[in-house]
Amino acid sequence: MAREPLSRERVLRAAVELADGSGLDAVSMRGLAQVLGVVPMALYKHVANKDELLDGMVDAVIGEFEAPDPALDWPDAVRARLLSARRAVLRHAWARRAIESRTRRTPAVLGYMDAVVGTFRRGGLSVDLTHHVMHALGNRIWGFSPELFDAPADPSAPPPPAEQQRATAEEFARRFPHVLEIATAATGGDLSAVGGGCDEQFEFEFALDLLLDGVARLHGRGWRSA
Amino acid sequence: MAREPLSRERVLRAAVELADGSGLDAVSMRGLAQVLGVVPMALYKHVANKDELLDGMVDAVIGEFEAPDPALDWPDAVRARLLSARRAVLRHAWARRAIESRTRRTPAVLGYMDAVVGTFRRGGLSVDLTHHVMHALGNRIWGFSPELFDAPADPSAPPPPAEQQRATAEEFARRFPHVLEIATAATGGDLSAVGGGCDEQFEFEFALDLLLDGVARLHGRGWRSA
DNA sequence: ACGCTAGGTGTACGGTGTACGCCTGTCAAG
DNA sequence: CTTGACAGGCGTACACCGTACACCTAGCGT
Repeated sequence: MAREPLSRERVLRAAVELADGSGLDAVSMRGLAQVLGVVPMALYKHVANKDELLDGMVDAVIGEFEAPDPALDWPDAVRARLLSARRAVLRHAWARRAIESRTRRTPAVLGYMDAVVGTFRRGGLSVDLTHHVMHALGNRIWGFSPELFDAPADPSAPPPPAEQQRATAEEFARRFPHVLEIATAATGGDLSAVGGGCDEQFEFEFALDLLLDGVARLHGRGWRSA
Repeated sequence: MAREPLSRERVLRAAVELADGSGLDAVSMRGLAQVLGVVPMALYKHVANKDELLDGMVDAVIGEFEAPDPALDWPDAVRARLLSARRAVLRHAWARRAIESRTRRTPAVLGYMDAVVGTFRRGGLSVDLTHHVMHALGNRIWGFSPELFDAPADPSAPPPPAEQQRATAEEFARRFPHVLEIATAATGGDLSAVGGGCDEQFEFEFALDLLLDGVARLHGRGWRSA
């Protein structure tokens, strides 16, 4: 049975699936070739190099973003767009890291940015203000904020002996009291949950609204730079 | 002449200098060993592995951050702290990428975060609000905002033929009119400078002040979550 | 029947991090 | 003194990475 031939689509689709299932590190040219039942160099007939492969994978995620209801006013429209982006990025755990590492602005990336910018402009914001707002949003236009604390520890790892754990906890409290304070507050005082205890969704929306509110105020009073 | 022995300090210092001079990619165990006149495996007697090396380099940069004048009120104190961090990170072009890639919260990292959190707390902000504000600031506490557009193109690269350049420019204008609009506005209409034309310092401070202003307002009206 | 070409193959090169064993100079205890 | 532990630098080796380059072959338009 002659398998159907490769294609850029098939390669990218397989890469996304592989990353979804086994993580971004599993997406090596060799690894990807293997799941496609093909020799590594075969991929290069469809993708120029690994960077382009990554770009293509990110583009695939962007393709899942949904446009907001056109009836919404600009803050809600931006909000809807970014939250849709967030949902897509969360569906692909690797996407965040991939987006952060890419610097290439593909047509898909530019298209999405253009849509976001367009939403502000149609809302009446000045070119000037819109420009700075885009910078202020930063990676939040991709639906995520930077991770402030550790990624949640691997739950399969064996916990350290209780004695030592208490000792390090005490030292932590002594050296970083303020961090401890806000970390425990976030988990309702459950110290053991401190690592992965933040409600990322809330944090995302908090920051987003903080920025959008600020922008709305600047816009309302006719802000202009310099 | 017996060279003085290696030490963790010396290794880290050499790594930082190497990265400063030749970029982060030049910092491989082999490359670093070479500039130290030593065999690669020798480094492992002083650093557990490459991740720890990177962590150490980041810690070195954090060591350059300066504490603000204690007489400042909280918004100015935070501002001063973050701008000091920014100066340090700008001194080491690689630091930004290194910080983004690290997930490990070393004592140095926690110490710095604790200082920032402490500044908010001493200003009277609630634990609750402070926590969310830290998330909202995100990587901005390291003195940089995410790059929205391409890194400036390598100026040594030969420019494409004028004809083709005009054609792609026209297509760009057709497909991404809004992006073009804000990009040209940022450079005063100089289209050729669009790539690296943003005033990053302004963007950083704009976003920072937008956030701090919003926070001050929330604080003033006694905001609390849920 | 011919030759072109798209697409898969095989081999090879130079790079990476790092595990493991060895060897040697220093220094403290017997 | 001698001895033995040990810190620290050395050498080799392994598995993995991206990818350059030459080759082969099936299918197709002329």
